Amino acid sequence: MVVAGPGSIPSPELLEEFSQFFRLLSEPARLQLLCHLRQGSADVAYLIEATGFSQSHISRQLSQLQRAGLVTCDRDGVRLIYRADTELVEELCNLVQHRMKQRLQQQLDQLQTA
Amino acid sequence: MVVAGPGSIPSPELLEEFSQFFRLLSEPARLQLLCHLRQGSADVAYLIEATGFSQSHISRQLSQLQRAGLVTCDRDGVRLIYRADTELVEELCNLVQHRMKQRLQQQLDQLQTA
DNA sequence: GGCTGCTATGACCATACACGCATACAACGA
DNA sequence: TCGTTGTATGCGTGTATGGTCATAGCAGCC
Repeated sequence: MVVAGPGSIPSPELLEEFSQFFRLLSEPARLQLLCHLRQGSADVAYLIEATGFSQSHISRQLSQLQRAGLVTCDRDGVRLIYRADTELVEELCNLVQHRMKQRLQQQLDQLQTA
Repeated sequence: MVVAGPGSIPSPELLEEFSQFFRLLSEPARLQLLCHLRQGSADVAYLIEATGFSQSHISRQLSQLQRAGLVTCDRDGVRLIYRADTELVEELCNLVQHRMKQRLQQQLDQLQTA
């Protein structure tokens, strides 16, 4: 039973793509890396230092972010300097944060009037 | 080594909240439910029929979405009629979709010029 | 070529969670 | 109150993946 008409559901493939993208952002470690890179380029040594994660872990997470195009890197000799393409992430987080605030405010109001 | 200044990294708690939210959208099943509900209210029977998932699974997913405020429900006798608060999800998906298009277009251009 | 420092990857473990089955629980009607 | 119908939940299983360690690959320097 649906009140409004059927309309169109995205194809399973598209749903899968969307969910894969959001899955990238569903891990605090990756969000943290993106946050660090938001402040400017950084090499892996810095990210290890800043996050406390192991080198292999960071390497894997960065490669995932890179495949999705959220991060790019340039070589500097043997080093890799990573840079985040954070415009999108920024906007997404702003939307979510705005929503979180709204919900907290609502809950607050409910408590006030109760 | 960071090129730009340090700035501020969100607290672990905030990172956790963000990632939890994105995790909700990182599952095709939940996105699918949201898509169906986007077209209007629906009861569980319809969602079972439309998605092919088991009743217990749908119940669980809906309760997760409900905790996050992405979905609400009203009783109609024993039935529960679910409704999605999809404005946010809509915007998020639009951003991601826009980005996907951009990237595909870039890849296409690279192939053209090669 | 051999050495050194940085990054990627294979093997592995622990954990989280999607998903179904069975069942308990809640709401309505006779 | 009892049966019926619809929803939530405990339990089990399989799979995906976060995270580490060890190691392989690779770019530069002697």
